[in-house]
Amino acid sequence: MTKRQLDKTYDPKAVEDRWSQEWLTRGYFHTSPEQPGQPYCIVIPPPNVTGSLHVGHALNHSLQDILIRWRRMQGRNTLWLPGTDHAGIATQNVVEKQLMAEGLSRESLGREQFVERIWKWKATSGNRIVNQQKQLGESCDWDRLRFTMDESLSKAVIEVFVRLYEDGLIYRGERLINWCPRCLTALSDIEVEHEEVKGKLYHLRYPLADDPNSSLIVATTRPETMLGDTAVAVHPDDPRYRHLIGKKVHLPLTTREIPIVGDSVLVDLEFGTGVVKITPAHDFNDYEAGERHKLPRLAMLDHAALLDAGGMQQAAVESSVVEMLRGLPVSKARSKVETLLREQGVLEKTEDHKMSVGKCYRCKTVVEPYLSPQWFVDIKPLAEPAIKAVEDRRIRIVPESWVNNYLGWMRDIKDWCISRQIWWGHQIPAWYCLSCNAKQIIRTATRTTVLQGASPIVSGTAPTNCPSCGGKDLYRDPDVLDTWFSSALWPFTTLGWPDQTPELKTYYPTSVLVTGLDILFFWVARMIMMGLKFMGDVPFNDVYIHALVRDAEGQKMSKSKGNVIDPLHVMDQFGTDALRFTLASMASPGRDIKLAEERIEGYRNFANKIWNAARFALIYLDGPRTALPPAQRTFPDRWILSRLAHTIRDVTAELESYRFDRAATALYQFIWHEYCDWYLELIKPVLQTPDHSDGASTRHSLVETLETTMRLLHPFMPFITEEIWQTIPHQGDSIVVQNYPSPDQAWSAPDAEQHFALLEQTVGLARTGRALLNYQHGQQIPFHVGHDDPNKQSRLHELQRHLVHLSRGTIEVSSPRDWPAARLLRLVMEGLSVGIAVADDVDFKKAMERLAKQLTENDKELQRIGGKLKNAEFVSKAPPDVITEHQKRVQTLSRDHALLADSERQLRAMSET
RNA sequence: GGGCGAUUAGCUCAGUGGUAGAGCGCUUCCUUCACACGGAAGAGGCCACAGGUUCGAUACCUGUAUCGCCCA
Repeated sequence: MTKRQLDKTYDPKAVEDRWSQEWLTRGYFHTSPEQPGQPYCIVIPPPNVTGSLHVGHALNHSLQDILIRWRRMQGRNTLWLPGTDHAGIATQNVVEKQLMAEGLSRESLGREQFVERIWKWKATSGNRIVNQQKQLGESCDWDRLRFTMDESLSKAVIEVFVRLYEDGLIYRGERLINWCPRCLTALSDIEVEHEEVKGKLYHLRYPLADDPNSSLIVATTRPETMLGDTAVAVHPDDPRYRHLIGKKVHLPLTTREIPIVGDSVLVDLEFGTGVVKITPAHDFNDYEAGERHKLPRLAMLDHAALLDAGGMQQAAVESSVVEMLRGLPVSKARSKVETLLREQGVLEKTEDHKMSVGKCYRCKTVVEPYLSPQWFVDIKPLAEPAIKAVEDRRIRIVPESWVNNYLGWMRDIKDWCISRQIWWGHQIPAWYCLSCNAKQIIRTATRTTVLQGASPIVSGTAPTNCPSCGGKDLYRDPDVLDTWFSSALWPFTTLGWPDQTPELKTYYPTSVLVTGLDILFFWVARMIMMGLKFMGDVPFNDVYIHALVRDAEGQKMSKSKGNVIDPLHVMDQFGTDALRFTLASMASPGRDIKLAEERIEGYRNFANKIWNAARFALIYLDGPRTALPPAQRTFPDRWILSRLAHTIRDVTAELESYRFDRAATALYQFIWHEYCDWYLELIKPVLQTPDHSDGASTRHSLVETLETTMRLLHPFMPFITEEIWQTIPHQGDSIVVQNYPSPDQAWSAPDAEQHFALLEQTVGLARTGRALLNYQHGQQIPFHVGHDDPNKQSRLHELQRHLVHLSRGTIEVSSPRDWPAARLLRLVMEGLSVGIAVADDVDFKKAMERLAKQLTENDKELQRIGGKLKNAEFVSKAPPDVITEHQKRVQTLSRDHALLADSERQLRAMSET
């Protein structure tokens, strides 16, 4: 054996790069369907290709890596499939910004060159996050790295689109959609973030058309859209207004008259004035109301959310008003319209009002409901099986509390707008024959608009001529698909679909999906729908939803707030293992993680503790090692093996139920407070005595437990465990591919655990006594120990050697009745007495206080328990074992009381002499 | 407005129908031979509030308050 001396302090930097490269070189993370073992597969939630590793990724990836390394060690055929997504809008924005800096624009480059430019960008910068992931130690099968725009994945996207279209589940139509006037694209409903802002409620007076002296007051938060009103609505049951239904009002600032309709859905009797305006082209509720009452839609805004002269003219807005408003953005138009209305006496009053505005989730620009032709997925038929899969528990959502959230959303799901007016992404495989659709396609120098009625040719390959007229002049739909459309296919396209690959057969359905709550709807729900539709089976058996990481104050981390914890910086400062362990230990279900650097520092210290335990082992490992059967080993060895077996069971069970926090706690507790605090201390006398008769066996146990513990911990702290494992005696090339420990029945030793409990209690009392009497640390002190229970009394005899060592004193085991009455402090707990000799010059005020306090607590508890036992109802109704236990406690407490009182009397007598 | 979650030690959080727990922080002592990124001993809690169920509630139920999240 080559002995290596370790440094006194663990230096992660010296270890991590070396091992992460070594693991990759040796190909440990690569697997294939031919490998033995039950498949275990996780597909990574693909980070944006523009991204860099943030602490949310670090959490998400650490948890997955724990599962993956654990299952790999368990002998499963384990595949963690990595990749990135093309993040259409975000990536396009990044490259456009670069172009802007060069004085270019995507329009000046043209579509083809722009897309080429993005690919170039991806080639140079797109791997950043992947490299950072490797730094985190992620054991992905990097040979299988996928990108949503890869040729094979793109092929799959087209196939899915065509099939959904042919099944009648994709359609094109003009609807009111969410439009980002900065990104100049449609967004789906869930890509809009709602934010509450302070606004105003404007009360506007609309005169009745046939009776200009009477009027209706409508309440609105968006006066600038009133130009596009096509009706006003009242509640059909409202006695104030119901007689007006069917009449008309004159719409101020225009020459139009619009009807008064009765609508019980739109109108809330209690809200505002009970009259609302209907602007179908600018509000989702109004759009639906417009459908109900067959109202025209008049759009006032253009695609940049500027007041549109054409639209206003069409809406018969007075021409002077058109001139004043044309080209204004919404915010400016609002105050302008407010002024105009005020001048004309239309504005009754304004009041403060809280309202919610929608913002683009990519650029935070206020989105506008915008009328435009888009592609949609008819989602209900896809949602139904996806609801059932969760109801039937074919998919298990952990924690279960999110199930209702999922079901609620799925049952109320709206059609999914999948077309985006950008260039980076999967272009929709639809073409229009220019001669058949001459009226529906409007081409200007800068824009081509395909109107709603156009008939598309949807095809997996570019058609050469029009199937109806044979014309060759075809125009491809310029829109691309929502990025989430392609990520919805991720669990099967990454495995080779639509080809029936061995990978697909082996690893689908995947085992678990690990993700944050924020993309439950964006991604998880859609993967379930698409998986069921195209694979005929769920994409994963479990969904584990973890928390969001916030800062120490519970605030969301954001660059603008400056409260971002950079995982790479933290890894550099405290070590990757410390970060990983911190995140795992804080991953309690259903609670957000408030991350402070002190926590990470604490686990850095933990790593150092482990390191030093290994140093300790190496220092004392010289000499022969003999493997005895567990039952023949020394008490400390039997005890630690028993505890280790316990810990193995706990950690495994917690991992099985995704309780990373409890698994981490169990490891921490065992390693620090059992292994280091007690076991290593207990075996020191043997190790430090040359040729001790227990030496060979103890050294074996030391290595065996340390090596096993390293394997047990490895999924959480891969680097330090590999480094230590390589240093201590071991078999095999790397800890990565060793077996995960499984509990050994022969290690279980309840008697040793009981024995230890008595030892711990006795040593605790002895040390407390030392501290109370201010004995110097190294000073040898005479102790008496004794126990009420004869059985335990004899155990104390067996423990004497260890008591001497850990209490640093002489130990006389005898009955407390036989102890000297004078100059002795007696501490008592649950039948156990420890007597400590009191030197002449000792100030025992502290000891007196301690005894008094303990007496008070003892008596309080005695009264509480005794009181319960005197309660007839308790005695008749409580289960017998609880009553017996209470009685036993009363006995113990009474005896303790007597001994403590005795001790206090003696001490007081001493203080008086 | 609807739904969900939280409220336990100074802070961050576990937890259980029958002695209230951890980590960090704090106090005192200790450079002893793995570790001062350490060791030993301590202090610190009407388990948010009010009802109810129960022999017994921090835990189960109902309501209230405060905070947070999601949806509209």
